[in-house]
Amino acid sequence: MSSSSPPADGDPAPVFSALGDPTRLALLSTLSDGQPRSIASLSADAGMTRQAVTKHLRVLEGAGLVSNIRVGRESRFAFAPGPVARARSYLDEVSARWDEALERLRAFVQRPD
Amino acid sequence: MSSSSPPADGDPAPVFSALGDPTRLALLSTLSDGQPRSIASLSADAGMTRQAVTKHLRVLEGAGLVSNIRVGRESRFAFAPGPVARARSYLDEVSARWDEALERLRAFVQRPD
DNA sequence: GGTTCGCGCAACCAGGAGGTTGCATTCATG
DNA sequence: CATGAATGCAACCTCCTGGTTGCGCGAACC
Repeated sequence: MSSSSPPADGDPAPVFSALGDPTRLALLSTLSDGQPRSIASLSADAGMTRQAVTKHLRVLEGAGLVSNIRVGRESRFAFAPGPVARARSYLDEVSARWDEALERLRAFVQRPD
Repeated sequence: MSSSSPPADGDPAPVFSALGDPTRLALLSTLSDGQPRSIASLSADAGMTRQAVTKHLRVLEGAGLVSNIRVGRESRFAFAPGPVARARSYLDEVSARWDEALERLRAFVQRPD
């Protein structure tokens, strides 16, 4: 298999790390409308160089958050929903554990029986 | 107000950035059981120095993910659920926008009528 | 009251992240 | 085929990050 395909990863830290940058978050938000865009198109809205946007897109691709296909002379990037769903479920687990702990504490503290 | 209190922040990037480290993710997972712990206690399970754990805890505190109270000679860190919920809802929005786009595409492409 | 435990502060260091510039390459197009 | 647009590659720079060590200080405890 290729060496740059981490789509089914179990560790959510790289995904969160990729999301932890305002530029990348904006790129992902733009791409989440379902329309693939070229690097030049995405660079037009960002306030930096095309090369910088390219690097951010490579990071997002490395985390599996976007996919990249070459069409003609431009490379189009598209949103990939998998890692977002996994990150969401991880946060769900953390929240659930916290809620359970709160519930246990509440049941212990107001024990009227 | 104090200069180190970003609990009600609207920008989710710092929260994701704080979550984007395996050590911090492990600390947060440990603390999500509701029990506050001291730095020394948290450092015992991590494979690094107490100072390194302290730095990570400061990062988590800066993102509002944990709260810190001094009791006696030790400082206890506790999980704070607010930012996790906000990050979760942000990912919900992204996923929702993606789902809507998919639905529009589906309705357009299989138009048998 | 001295010792030990828990912590904070500061300096220091290697490596990576984010960004720029310059140049080569590839594809579309008149 | 010559030109221009879109990209890739590489070098370079600055700053932050993650980690270490050493030391000082206040709180507990015998």
